[in-house]
Amino acid sequence: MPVARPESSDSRVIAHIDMDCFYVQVEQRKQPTLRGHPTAVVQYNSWKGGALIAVGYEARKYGVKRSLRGDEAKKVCPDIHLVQVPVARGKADLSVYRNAGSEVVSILSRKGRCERASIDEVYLDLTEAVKTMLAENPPERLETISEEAIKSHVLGLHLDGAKARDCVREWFLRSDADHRDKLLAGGALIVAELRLQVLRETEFTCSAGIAHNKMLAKLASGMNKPAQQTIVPYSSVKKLLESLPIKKMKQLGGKLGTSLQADLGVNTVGDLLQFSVEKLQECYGINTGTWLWNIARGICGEEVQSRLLPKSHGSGKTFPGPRALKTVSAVQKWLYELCEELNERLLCDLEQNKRIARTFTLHASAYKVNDSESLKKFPSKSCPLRYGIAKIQEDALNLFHAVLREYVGIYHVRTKENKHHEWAITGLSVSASNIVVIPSGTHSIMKYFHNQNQSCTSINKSNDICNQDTASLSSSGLLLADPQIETYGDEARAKDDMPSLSPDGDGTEVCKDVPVVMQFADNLGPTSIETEQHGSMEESFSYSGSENDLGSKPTQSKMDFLGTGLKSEKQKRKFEKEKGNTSILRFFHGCDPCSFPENARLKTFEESGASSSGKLIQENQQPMTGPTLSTCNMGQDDFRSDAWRYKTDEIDPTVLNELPPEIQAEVRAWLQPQKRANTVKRGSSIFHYFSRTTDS
DNA sequence: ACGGCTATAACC
DNA sequence: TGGTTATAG
Repeated sequence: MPVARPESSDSRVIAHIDMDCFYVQVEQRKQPTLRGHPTAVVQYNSWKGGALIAVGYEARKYGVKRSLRGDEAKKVCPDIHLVQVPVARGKADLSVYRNAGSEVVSILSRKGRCERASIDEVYLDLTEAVKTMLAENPPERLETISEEAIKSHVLGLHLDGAKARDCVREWFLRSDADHRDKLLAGGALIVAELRLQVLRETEFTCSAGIAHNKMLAKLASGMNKPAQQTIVPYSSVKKLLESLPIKKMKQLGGKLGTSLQADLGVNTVGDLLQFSVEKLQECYGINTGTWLWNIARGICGEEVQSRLLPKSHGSGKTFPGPRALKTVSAVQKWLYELCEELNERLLCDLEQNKRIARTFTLHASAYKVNDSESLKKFPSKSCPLRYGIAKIQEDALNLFHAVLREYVGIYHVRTKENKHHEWAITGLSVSASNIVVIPSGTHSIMKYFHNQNQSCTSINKSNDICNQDTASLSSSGLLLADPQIETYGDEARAKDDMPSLSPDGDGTEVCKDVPVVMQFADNLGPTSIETEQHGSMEESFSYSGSENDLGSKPTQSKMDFLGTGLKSEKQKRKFEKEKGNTSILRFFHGCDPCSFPENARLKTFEESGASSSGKLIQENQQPMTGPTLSTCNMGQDDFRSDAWRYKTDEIDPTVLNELPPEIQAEVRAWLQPQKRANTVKRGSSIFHYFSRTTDS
């Protein structure tokens, strides 16, 4: 839900940069013969030619649109080249596009605060850069304005055909211009330069909007595509919004926009002006109401967040209609595939950005056979994220069983013989969130990872820049017998998932053959939470429904979450036999520092005199001003170490004793100032939030 | 019961 | 905190 934020009185310079049909450009760079030809990116070519997810501009001329099927696109545009999205583990793998997006971000973040808004969009706050530039070089003194900047579209500037360029040049150079216009002109110069750098270094074109806030910048970036930029002077805002269809506004493309139309008869942003703020608040709550009143006037105080990295990672797949999963073993198989992808992305994030994710979530959707109305969403379930592929997979399966039992408990569905007779699973996804940066002081932990021979397999598969040599080794290890991969019979499950309040069920065995730091890594997450928290944890896993075939087993042992605990020798053997040290090995497998595309790319950047994206990310996002924790800015969390401090309370002190002495010292130092949890949350401090009562 | 997959934010 | 819902590309 949109939230109103005050807009500071000082004018800002905000740019929104949007890559042009990004996936298509990525494919065209990979395969340059496609350049200039009508091209679209398609996924799942099997059914009616697959679904288009990106369409190049040459193809758009023929009327090819997203959400056509591949076959239909061929009909309207017989010459179209349909490129398939890469597939890994039986599902679409977007890593190439994500990585290409990172390339762009690493360039765009060179000037000003940078927020990665999506895989192919970025916001920049250029206010400071522009002020500096204007101080040194007032535009009216500029002899030349770059070609690219001259090509800018300036809203509200009346152009007389052939003299358009002169008009724009004059607009840039006017010495009597409104101060705000000078700011935007400066911003446009910088953005034009950045866009050229992006083109030079990545071969990608993009479009941009330059305005005084995010909303207007976003609006403008889409107005002249591809490869152009649009400026929104303050004086043009009123007219621009007046006739703009309400649904074109970000956040109003969905139900809220529909409600505005249906309930208030608002069709353009201008129509909103007639409503008092009280009326809008009455209809949509204080936050949304205020926000609506503001955007009608082109006011949007939303800050550009300094964030170059995603706040969560997810991997999911749908199984529509006849492809719905009917057996637990099918679910398990897919769950494991999804977990593998997630695991790889987590390891890459750890390696590249020194970040760990703390929450693991499973989403499943399903339908009840013979009952199309039985709604399809299972409740999602989360648990602390434990690093290590086997653990992630185990947790995913446990969460699935927990969710199934809950749901099944409600609906009294019999599930036996490995089949949900009445249910079919139509969607599965796993995600990792709650990501925090490991403080710089503990980075030496990372060197333990470097000592292992690893590779980042999915990226190796999907990214041609990658070093292929390191990939094979680990993937063979990965695929070796996993005790969990076999179909679950009821007995097997009963055994594996036995409620293990005794040490018997402990899955977090200490494994002596493995560098002890691994145990630390395994326990870094909320795995090792304080005892009193187990109550709720346990509760969230426990099954309170009536008897059924699955009901006999709570899915997760209490001891699992203790991180360390008492283990019998028998237990250790059982663990080593069943899991081998697969979870540990797998943890190490799949992350070769040399094989990351970031690093591969890094070389080219360094050759061209630029710094690596990795470094940029570190510098811009987490300026580590010293070894002490108090100065550690947690990057995506502008509130410094608040969130961090709060969460590190959860680390099990007993884990510390098992670490190498120097690491212990580091971690203790890191933990020291964390005692006081600051619970003030972002966003709640400025405005008082109401619960919104709305009819939509 | 075919628009798939991914991501963010707000709210309870 | 966990889980839901809305939104967007």
